[in-house]
Amino acid sequence: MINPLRGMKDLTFEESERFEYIVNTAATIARRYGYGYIETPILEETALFKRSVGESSDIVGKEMYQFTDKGENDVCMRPEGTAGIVRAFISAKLDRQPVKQKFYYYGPMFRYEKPQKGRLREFHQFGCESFGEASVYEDFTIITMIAQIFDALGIGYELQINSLGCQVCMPKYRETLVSSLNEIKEELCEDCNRRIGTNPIRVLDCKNDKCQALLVESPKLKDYLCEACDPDFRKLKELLDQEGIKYTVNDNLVRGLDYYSKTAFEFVSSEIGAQSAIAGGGRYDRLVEFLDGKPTPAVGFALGIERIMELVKMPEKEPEGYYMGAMTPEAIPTLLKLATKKRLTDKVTVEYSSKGFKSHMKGVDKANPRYAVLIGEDELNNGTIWLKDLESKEEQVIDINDL
RNA sequence: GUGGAUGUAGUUCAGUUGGUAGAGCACCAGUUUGUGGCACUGGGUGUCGCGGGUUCGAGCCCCGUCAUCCACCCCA
Repeated sequence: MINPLRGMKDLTFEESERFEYIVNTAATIARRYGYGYIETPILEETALFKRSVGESSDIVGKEMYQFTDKGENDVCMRPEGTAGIVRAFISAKLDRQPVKQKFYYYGPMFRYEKPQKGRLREFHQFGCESFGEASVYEDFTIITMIAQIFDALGIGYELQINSLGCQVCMPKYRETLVSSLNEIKEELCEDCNRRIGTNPIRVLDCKNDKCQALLVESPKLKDYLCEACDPDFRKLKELLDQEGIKYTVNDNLVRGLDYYSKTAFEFVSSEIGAQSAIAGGGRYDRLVEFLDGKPTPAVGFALGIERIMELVKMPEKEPEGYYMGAMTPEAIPTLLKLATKKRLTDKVTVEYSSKGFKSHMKGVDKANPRYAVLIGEDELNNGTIWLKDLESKEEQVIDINDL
């Protein structure tokens, strides 16, 4: 027997329905905010992700499904969505028009990780990217939209926000932080020492209690924000307060991808285990130019569909359509003709084996239709059908052409 | 990549000291070819993850391997 590869899953029945429900709900709301659907390739040139996500990140460093294709191209399966969308935006030369563009997408992403709860090798994200809008109002709007999506899905969450600063203030802060960390280097854990070189801000997030105690006195990014970033971050908080969206400022919140700046946010659930981030995003004003486009401010987010699937409860299914069955084999062709006609407008389940009334009624219960249609010998001879409304329990024999 | 746990029916799980496979749910058939959900009767549907080893004998013990789950790490 051939099974799916490690960390990859088949979705069927209620799972695939939950998946569709989440995508449909999110897409409906995104369209209301002016987003249009974009579809980009799953396979991209490896250089795209090295330049966007950043070579220092684990994603690019060790988790990509990367290979050389038959044309000797260095390619990989996308590990995230934003890079491809930005590439498409630039490929279409949309960066040369002063028009704001908003795209939503969803689809599979691939990371060669060790699977655990909420972490698959093939997983699915829904995301939005807004190009050309530099105002923090857009950051606020995008956060509001995600909150609306989660409210619509009936999911509880905690919102964490932070400002990562921009190219003016971030490097200065990073420098200060690194030198401060180097002073206490010997006492910090092994992981932290590694992070000082790779992603020093991550050190602040260490779960080791001893490290946390040492870090209390470390410089905080919020004290280093510049005249542009600081007021924007204040504005964002004011707007969220005004909207009644609860949030906590997490000084240690860092995005895992290198391209983020200024506003960063994460929606977290406490109900799904260690992989608790259900949506994350932020501003990435520099990414378009990193990928050879004209400088274009942008902000976006992605939500993890599988993680959200653990949290949503589906609305109960209403009985729908028709069940059709025959109690005499001769009636089946008649039934098929009727089903084809009815299927122009309704869901129809047809039972191909002729059997007794009681057996059919058991089939009816399984199919969960609104109506049951049966044809027996009498009906066949008279050109009629037996029709029952399963809800009102009313039944009648009517002419076959009247259905 | 590191650590821990677990692999038995479609599913959830039981299986004693090593003695030839078991329950609930689900499923299938039937209970007069005309009134469903209930009930009753019958049916086990299995490569005990896989490969070795120990043993007269392995679901159980040993080794290896694969997979799953959980946590670290990372991240959506």
